[in-house]
Amino acid sequence: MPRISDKRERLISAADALIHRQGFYRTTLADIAEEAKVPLGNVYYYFKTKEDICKAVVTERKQSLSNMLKSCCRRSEPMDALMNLIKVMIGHSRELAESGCPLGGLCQELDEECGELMDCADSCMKYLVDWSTEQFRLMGLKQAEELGFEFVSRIQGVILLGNILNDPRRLKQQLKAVAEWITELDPDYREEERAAA
Amino acid sequence: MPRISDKRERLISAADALIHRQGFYRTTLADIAEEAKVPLGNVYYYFKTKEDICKAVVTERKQSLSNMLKSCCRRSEPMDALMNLIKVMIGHSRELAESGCPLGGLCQELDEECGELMDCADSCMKYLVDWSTEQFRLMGLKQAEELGFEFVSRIQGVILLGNILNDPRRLKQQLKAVAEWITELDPDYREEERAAA
DNA sequence: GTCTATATGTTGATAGAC
DNA sequence: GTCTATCAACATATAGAC
Repeated sequence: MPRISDKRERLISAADALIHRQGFYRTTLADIAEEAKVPLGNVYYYFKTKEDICKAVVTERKQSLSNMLKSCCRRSEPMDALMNLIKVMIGHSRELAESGCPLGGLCQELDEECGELMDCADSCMKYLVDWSTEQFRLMGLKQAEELGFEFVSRIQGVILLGNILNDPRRLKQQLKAVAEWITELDPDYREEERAAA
Repeated sequence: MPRISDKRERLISAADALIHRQGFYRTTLADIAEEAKVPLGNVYYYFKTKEDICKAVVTERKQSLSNMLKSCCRRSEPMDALMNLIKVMIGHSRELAESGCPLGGLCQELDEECGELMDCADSCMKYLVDWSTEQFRLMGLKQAEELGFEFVSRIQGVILLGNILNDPRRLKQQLKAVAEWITELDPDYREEERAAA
């Protein structure tokens, strides 16, 4: 019996996966407990309510998103940062087509009546939009706010439709089209790429 | 007491609104019955299961979508048909920002385990994609399939993000940006518009 | 066709032994 | 900290009077 149990992490991890695959409301505590191999009653030692588990999941996703975005920025020009993000998503195109965007899906499921939890999830999406906007701003583009919104909305739309139509190939192809669109925003980009090669 | 009751229609209408606002799983039969002012037990005279109500809602939405698309096409060139569709959405930007897309939201909520119901909902989205693709094809554009997917995914993304960020103004502005994008696909379009004016 | 009452099953949450 | 047993609330669905 380990002094420091990993049950809490297992529960969050299980909830994360299940909420992604089935959504928050369809996922029961029994589902989570079973997936995490933790007895149902024991769940309440770690989390006061089901909502609390979800909040922990969102917190972890926000951290994970933050790490990903920082990693995209590292040693990269703003446009390349955006491209890096798309590359990451292309790498996950199969899961995205399978279960949609973990962030977008959850945000849509939650509404005002979910209170704090919705704010928590929505703030992740805002974070992504703000980050994207900042990249466009750093690129010196006018209307960076519009572009940031457009960038994220295009990605979200592609994932949503790729999921609904269950078409990872098209999802991937359309993510590339978004990347292509970005390069066209900076006329010099292609020449720079060629020069660097 | 009317010989032909409108209870069935009231139930579908109530379910339609509630599913749009709250989603399918969060909406209970009691909610629907109350909104439709029909006693709970009586619901089962009209629908065998909750799933059946949702199927009726989807069927109605599909019919409504079909009417809308036909109306967009009537007396219009393919590009104008696409523009008409966007105009309709712009007219609904407030509700779309409030509760998201009735079609996209439901499709995302349902997955393989929902069986027939998911197929039903997804077929609506496919229908929209196919219609859009057909417009691009009629415009004589290469890669009409890619464009059809891109068109719908952009609209879905804009609605999703407009809903999450609760920003009807930006939603409207971004729908216009999609319209702008379409016009740029046909270099002659603007001149034609000007000539027609 | 309509409605009340209720069966049946599931879910989130708790109590309390260990 | 852990786990079993169970509660209370709610949801879908049914039975049966009218």
